[in-house]
Amino acid sequence: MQEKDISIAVIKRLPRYYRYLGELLENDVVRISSKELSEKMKVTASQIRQDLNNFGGFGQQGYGYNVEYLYEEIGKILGLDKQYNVIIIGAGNLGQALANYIDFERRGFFVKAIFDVNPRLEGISIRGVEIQMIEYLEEFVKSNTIHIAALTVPKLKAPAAAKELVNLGIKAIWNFAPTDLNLPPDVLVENVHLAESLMTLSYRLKEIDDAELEGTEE
Amino acid sequence: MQEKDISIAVIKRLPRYYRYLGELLENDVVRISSKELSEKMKVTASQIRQDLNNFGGFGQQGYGYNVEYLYEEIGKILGLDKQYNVIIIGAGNLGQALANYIDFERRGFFVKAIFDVNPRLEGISIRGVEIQMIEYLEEFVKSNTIHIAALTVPKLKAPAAAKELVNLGIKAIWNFAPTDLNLPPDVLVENVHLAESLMTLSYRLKEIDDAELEGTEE
DNA sequence: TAGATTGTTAATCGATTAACAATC
DNA sequence: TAGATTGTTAATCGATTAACAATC
Repeated sequence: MQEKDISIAVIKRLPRYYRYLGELLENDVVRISSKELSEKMKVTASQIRQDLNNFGGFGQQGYGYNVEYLYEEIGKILGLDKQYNVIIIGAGNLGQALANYIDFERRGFFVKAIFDVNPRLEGISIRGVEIQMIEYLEEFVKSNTIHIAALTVPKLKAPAAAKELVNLGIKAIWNFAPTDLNLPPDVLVENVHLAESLMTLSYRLKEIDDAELEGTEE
Repeated sequence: MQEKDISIAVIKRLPRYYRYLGELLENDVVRISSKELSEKMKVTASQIRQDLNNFGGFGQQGYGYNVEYLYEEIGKILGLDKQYNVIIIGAGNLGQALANYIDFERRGFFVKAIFDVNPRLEGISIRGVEIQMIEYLEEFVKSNTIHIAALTVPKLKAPAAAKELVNLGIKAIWNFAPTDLNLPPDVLVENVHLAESLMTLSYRLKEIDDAELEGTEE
């Protein structure tokens, strides 16, 4: 159905388009041109049109794009018209934060179970889902269809946990552990490396300080 | 001191180099060539050398790079030799998760205060830092040097909170709210958009499904 | 000295932007 | 029909990779 080899740069921009279109929709905006949208989003109109045309022509010459239609279409491209069953491995603050984030459900991501090794967390319920002991992971995954596992365990435990998940047949891991998981190529991994994100901020802070200190140098 | 206009792509790779070098250091590896490192990290040796040489020559012909030295130098480039005072706005699960993440401190990021609007959270202590009511934010920021504010409030409250932070003189915001903050150009914003990260995963999952269904098409 | 590997220039590749014909 | 704006091709720009002389 879809054309070939969409670049990662394009894919990463899609959720942002989706977000802006969602907001326009909420504000009852019916149509928008690539130019208007580009001004709001601070990107070029050319890039928007180029990006969208990777997936087909969603607009109309002389008119622009119908907001609702484009919103729905990008949703489909992102796979948001489907339902995903998610389990969370690691019920620390971060795991609990993910479980509590109700907006994921709105996008089709349903937290079906949360696992931890800490017996003191057993049975605690987060939005109706009880924290289970990790011993029950295998049974649970084998008797349920799980599409995505969010991995929020400590760094040192992450590689073994990931391997276990893969052994159980999980094909997509949302990894929050500050390490790279070395998994078979058919397993999707999406990393969220918070420490790395923070370091780009300190880099830029330092840059500003340096510039101020340098004064008149060119 | 530093040359000009390092691309964002390069900057984003630095923390990952830093992480790998840190692990090598822990394993008492003394030296490494760009080729060896490239194999571990699954990037090209050329890219590593090119990236590093944006900041100066850290290696030695015929030898490679001294792991400890390079680790320290990248740390300096990232500004990790400095200390940053951080406040967290929003003491929900995510805010608490950040406050609990002890590794940030190891990198020089110190959580000095946590604020929330919820009176039931007042006084709860996270790693020695008590959650304060948001009313005390102004006083606190005015009487302390704060380098970074982590913003973990709900989407709708984020823009106003960010504006307030900027008014108080904060120059760097680590934004976890699923929205773009429109702030003056001298304020640094680093976004962590978890929902967008998750959507790239559903995109790729969908892609695989499509490919399987298509079967013999080329 | 010979071998290894950097630092750096040149070549390639890919992504972004500009331009414009097609068309609503 | 005239005006607007897309879809798409062409031009530009920037990032990655390859190559190799410099040098440890």
